[in-house]
Amino acid sequence: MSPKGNQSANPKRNKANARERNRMHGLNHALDELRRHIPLSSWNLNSSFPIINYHHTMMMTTTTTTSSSYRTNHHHHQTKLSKIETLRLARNYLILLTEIVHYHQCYNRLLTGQILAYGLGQQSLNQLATLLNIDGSIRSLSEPCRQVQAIFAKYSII
DNA sequence: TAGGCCATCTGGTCCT
DNA sequence: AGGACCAGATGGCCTA
Repeated sequence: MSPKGNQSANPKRNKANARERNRMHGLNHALDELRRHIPLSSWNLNSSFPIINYHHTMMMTTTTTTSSSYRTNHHHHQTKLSKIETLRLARNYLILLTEIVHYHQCYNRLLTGQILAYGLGQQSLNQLATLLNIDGSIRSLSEPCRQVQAIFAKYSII
């Protein structure tokens, strides 16, 4: 009846709504924590992510945004990853690390970018291209080569 | 203006 | 019974 703002007349319902709000805040907090550990959101030159630092000299500026604020930080021209993009990038990052650690694979900058970029939206691709200092259009990231396609096929991701 | 993303409310289901 | 979890609905904000 009142999807936003209004309090229900039912005290039980109000209590349940408060619990649900709290639960979702917890979920969002966990997502923020996840964002801190994947590329794009909060990486900087002092970050301790050797996989990327090894390859790249130019990093995005660190930004802290509250979960309540909107996703765009106009001062730093950086946007907060959406929930779905956060999960996709986290998945890609796990796959990249798995390939490196478990299978002793070594990827150049473009392949690294294509793995991280797999399935991401245009805005994330742009940020990723900047992070990885990849010149030219983001097409090189959005069109994965056969090797990258094979990696994701291995994990049943199409 | 349409579409994407988000927070919130809500009722249903399952668990303790 | 009460709480946790989930998915659908709704309305607001923002960008392309």
